[in-house]
Amino acid sequence: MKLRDDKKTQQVFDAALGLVKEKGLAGITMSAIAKEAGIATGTLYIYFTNKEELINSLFSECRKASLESYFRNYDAARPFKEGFKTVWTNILKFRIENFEEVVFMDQCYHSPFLNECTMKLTKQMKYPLFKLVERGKEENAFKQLDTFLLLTFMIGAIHEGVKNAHYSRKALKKTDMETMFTLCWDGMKQ
Amino acid sequence: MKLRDDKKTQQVFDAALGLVKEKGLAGITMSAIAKEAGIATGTLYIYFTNKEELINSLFSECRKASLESYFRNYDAARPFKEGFKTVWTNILKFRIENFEEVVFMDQCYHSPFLNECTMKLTKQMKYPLFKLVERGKEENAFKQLDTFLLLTFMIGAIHEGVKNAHYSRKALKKTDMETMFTLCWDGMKQ
DNA sequence: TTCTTTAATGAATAATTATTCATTTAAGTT
DNA sequence: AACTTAAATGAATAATTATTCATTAAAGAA
Repeated sequence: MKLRDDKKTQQVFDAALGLVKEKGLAGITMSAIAKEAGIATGTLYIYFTNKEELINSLFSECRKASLESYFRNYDAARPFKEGFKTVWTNILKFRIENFEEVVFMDQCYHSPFLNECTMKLTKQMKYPLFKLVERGKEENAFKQLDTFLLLTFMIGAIHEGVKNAHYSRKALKKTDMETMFTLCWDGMKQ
Repeated sequence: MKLRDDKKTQQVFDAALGLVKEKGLAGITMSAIAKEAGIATGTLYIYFTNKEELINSLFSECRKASLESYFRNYDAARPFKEGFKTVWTNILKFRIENFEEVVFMDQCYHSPFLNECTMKLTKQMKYPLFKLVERGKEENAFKQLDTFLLLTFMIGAIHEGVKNAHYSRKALKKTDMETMFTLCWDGMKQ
């Protein structure tokens, strides 16, 4: 009995991400994905029941990777500013290094592909970040403002910064990151 | 001789924007647009040579409307902070009131539809904003940092704020806007 | 080695979507 | 009113894309 090739799923994901980055969601087809992944079109249907499921699976995978990266090296026992900067930097770096995923996820939000379940799970994603900002308020590091507004502010600056860095085709230097962090921190700080 | 109906172009644009907001770029078809606009599919091809041109026209229209809104009521003779707040508020309000356009434009950036010309023109869009931020630096209102980083920071916070307000389904209150402006200003100020 | 099972293939089919075109309709001109 | 011209229509066609399926290939079990 022949066994399924575990590497194939990842090949398909990589192929799909590459295509989305180039042409957007509206530009990817099952045959293009198969070709890019180096497999036959029919093989896609062994690993995914259809295009919708392929996209939802990939989205979930991206969301998971994204989420997992955020709190890497975060130590709640350390001072708040240090921890906040760690998370802030994790988010920025993840988005720079995984720009394809970011583009894909952005495009999916307004697509006919994502199902209810995928959508719902995604909303829960921000909860740990929410708690982090709350901690900042509790410790009087941050202004006593609506947590969602603060969180949105922080996230927005990162998202746009990454997009801009990407399209201007110059890598963000370490000093740029410091600058961006300072802007964010100064905005939020008490 | 029958004359072209000038209202039709706008009807088509409205229809397309509505559909994009619901289903994304990947979800709109020429027949769906026609149906939504209340005209026959063939009629679309009288006003636009094909789907690509339709989308590029709509994109240009949206970009123009967006750009025109930014400096409404801006008076360079008034103090910087006042002028900056005017522009900041204009951008925020435009994006709230024209959320469909915003979604459409976002989706277009990574689509196979936008042509070179449309892309290029779009990049020039931010120039007046760039100059505004430069003025802030010259008057020592803003930190002496890279103008692009400052601009990106400002824009990012607005973009994300609007998205969030929309998806959380609660209208931004006047106080929320004040809060958001303060966060932005405090981040950028000297 | 032979058998069995499932992965893999890619051409064929089904479904969807863009585009065309013969025909009709409406508006302006003579 | 009769004529002319271009808009409008929507069914038909072309093009593209998703999905299936008969067939082959590969890997483990007997």
